[in-house]
Amino acid sequence: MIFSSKAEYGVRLMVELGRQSPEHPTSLKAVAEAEGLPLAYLEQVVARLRKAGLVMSARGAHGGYWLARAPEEISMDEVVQALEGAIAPMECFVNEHTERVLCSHEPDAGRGCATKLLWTRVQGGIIRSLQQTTLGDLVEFSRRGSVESAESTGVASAAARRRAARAEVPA
Amino acid sequence: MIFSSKAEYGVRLMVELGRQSPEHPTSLKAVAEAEGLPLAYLEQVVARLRKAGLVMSARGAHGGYWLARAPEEISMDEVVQALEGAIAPMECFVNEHTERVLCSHEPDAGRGCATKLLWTRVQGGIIRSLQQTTLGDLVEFSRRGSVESAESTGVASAAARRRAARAEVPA
DNA sequence: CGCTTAACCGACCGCGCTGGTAGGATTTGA
DNA sequence: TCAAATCCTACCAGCGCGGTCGGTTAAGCG
Repeated sequence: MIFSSKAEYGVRLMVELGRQSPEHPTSLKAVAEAEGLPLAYLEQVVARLRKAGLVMSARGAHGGYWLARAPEEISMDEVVQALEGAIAPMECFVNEHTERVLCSHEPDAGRGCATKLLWTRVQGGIIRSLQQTTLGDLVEFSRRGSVESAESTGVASAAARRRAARAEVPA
Repeated sequence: MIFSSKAEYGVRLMVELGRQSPEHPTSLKAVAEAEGLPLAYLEQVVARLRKAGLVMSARGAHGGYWLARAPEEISMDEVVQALEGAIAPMECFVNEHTERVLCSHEPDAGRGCATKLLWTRVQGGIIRSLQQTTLGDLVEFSRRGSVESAESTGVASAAARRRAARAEVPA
């Protein structure tokens, strides 16, 4: 499996927050009941989103969580990255020093490792897909609930294309 | 991490076989020494490739393995699928009965789950990247060893595009 | 002031998968 | 008959995943 349930739960939580007006915070308990997820585990999940600056929180009675930005301005690659860590197809692609993602295979006496070419393309495919989808897309999808197969093949919204154009895909 | 070391080892092995002429089989021992991989573990890896019909084998002295097809006719999504199993972004996407890949989330009283839209796009991105790369691309890359950054951003060969056009991306 | 709500924090834990190793059985060429 | 190789099964340690538990702090309310 590519993504763990952390990503699933975290995305569902973000969609749930996106469906609420940001006027009053939403408690985790409400989200847990709405989605049928374990509350204690959701706490760990939402902590990652908070540390990444994607949601904000208020403690105490009537506290809860809300989105730090408008759903249309949150691209899903930020969300997934916060939940899963760096998106890398292979162990050797992770370089925690620079946050940049590159292959650290042994140079192997001149010949670059051929697998790098493949993993780089795969990584590009994943990151592009994530960048071209915004939380707004998912919220809208969950509102209308229509499963248009034309939509699900990867056609992105105008706002998503704007975001994707700005963001660079690491080579 | 998205792919395990099985995929890494298996792809390296396939590239190694692609570099040899298919006249005489290559022993696993030779591959293990060339790539610095544990022989006993490679046996398990190559068994998956053999069962998938991607490589053929001959037992006994001077036996070994060779590609079942020309490298240009082997798309990497076949290889990775044989090594890693079905490429699915999330647990609920795997349906071992039909081999088809779909979301089996509970229908949830009319509203389709919004995460499906996201995971479907991601899966499409991955599978497209894998389909558009052939083993021939990797073999050629390993021969010249040049790390052209223009090449590594996802430009596919003509043969790869032909393959990708034929294959369907599961919705 | 105290009660309740709810975010926050850290420790713990069973399970399954990953990444192997070990040992042998079988087939083939010399 | 021996060596080289594939083939097969069982086994194992480590670790990440998917949680649980208990407690602390902060804020609103009567």
